[in-house]
Amino acid sequence: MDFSRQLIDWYVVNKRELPWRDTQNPYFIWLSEVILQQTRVKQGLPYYKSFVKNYPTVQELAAAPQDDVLKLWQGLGYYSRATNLQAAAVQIVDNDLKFPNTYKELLTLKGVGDYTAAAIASFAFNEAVAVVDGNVYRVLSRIYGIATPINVPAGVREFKELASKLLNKKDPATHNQAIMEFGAMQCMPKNPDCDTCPFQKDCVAFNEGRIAELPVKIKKTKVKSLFHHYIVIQTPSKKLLFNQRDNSSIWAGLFEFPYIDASGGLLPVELTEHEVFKDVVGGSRFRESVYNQEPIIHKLSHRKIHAYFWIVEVEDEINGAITIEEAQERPVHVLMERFMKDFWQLK
DNA sequence: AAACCGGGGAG
DNA sequence: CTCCCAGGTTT
Repeated sequence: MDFSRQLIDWYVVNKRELPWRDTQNPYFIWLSEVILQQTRVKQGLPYYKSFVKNYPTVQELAAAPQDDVLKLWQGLGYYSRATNLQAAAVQIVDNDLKFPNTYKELLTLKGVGDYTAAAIASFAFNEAVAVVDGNVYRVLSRIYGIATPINVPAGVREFKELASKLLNKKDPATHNQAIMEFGAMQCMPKNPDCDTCPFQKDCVAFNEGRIAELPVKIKKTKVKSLFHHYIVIQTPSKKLLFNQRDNSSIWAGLFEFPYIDASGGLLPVELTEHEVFKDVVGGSRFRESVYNQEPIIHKLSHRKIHAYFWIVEVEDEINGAITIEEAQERPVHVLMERFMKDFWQLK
């Protein structure tokens, strides 16, 4: 069968209109690809528009403070994408504003790996290199009946080779768009639309009743529980303390209240005797109360965070404390965003 | 090779 | 509840 021909025929009829498909500007394409890493189109679209509006050129992104970029990224997750994006923009501007225009050169940009380099190279520069993302794994594993796990090096290699062999070298851009769109719109993970599928006759998985088994993925995510006791300082002038997380853990670079990491619940007496608490409050007299008796559960793909917020009114002003308005301008993770909105009735 | 890194939505 | 999303980097 002429795989690419059938694929593109399907695509021209069924494709969605998306803003990054109206351009060959490598900067816009790069932006969209990074935003869409492990992110659905529906979730990423408003962020794409916001970034294009705030940073219309790579120079403007390069010149932006990291905190501003993180603030625009707030709520999207995988925050290293934002810091890498900004760092890569600096790379490009420093390289005399020459946007890398080959697969190999694109790989040198921070945050650009195999998939993203292939996407930019083909979409913006028509280079014949195949993209292999979650959609491609699914489509190829089903049509060709390949049961090699997609998340082991041997599987990555096998699917990359097959995708390269099938690639339409005359029009790699349309081919790559088409296979991903096909995976997203027709050959979905659950309940794919096999009834109207143009590959039904040739699809090994369909003919052997193995649609639900493919692709094969080895699961290895184990969720770890964490217990965060946040200290919400309220000084006499209504200021609070905000810390910026270091870049060696989750939520790198985002701001939050100081917190105590303790397993299980924490009694008030245990809280106020804790080293971190004494350090935060200093020598001031204080009055503390817990905001939520039951933990607020915040789930990440690999973490389950049990969060408690302790409201601590201190009698003395504290050095480095900021206003609520200033806090709102800083990038925060969704757990913080939700608390702040609720507690201060914001927006 | 395995662990780490978010948040949302579908089923 | 589980799974997965236009993946990449670090260990």
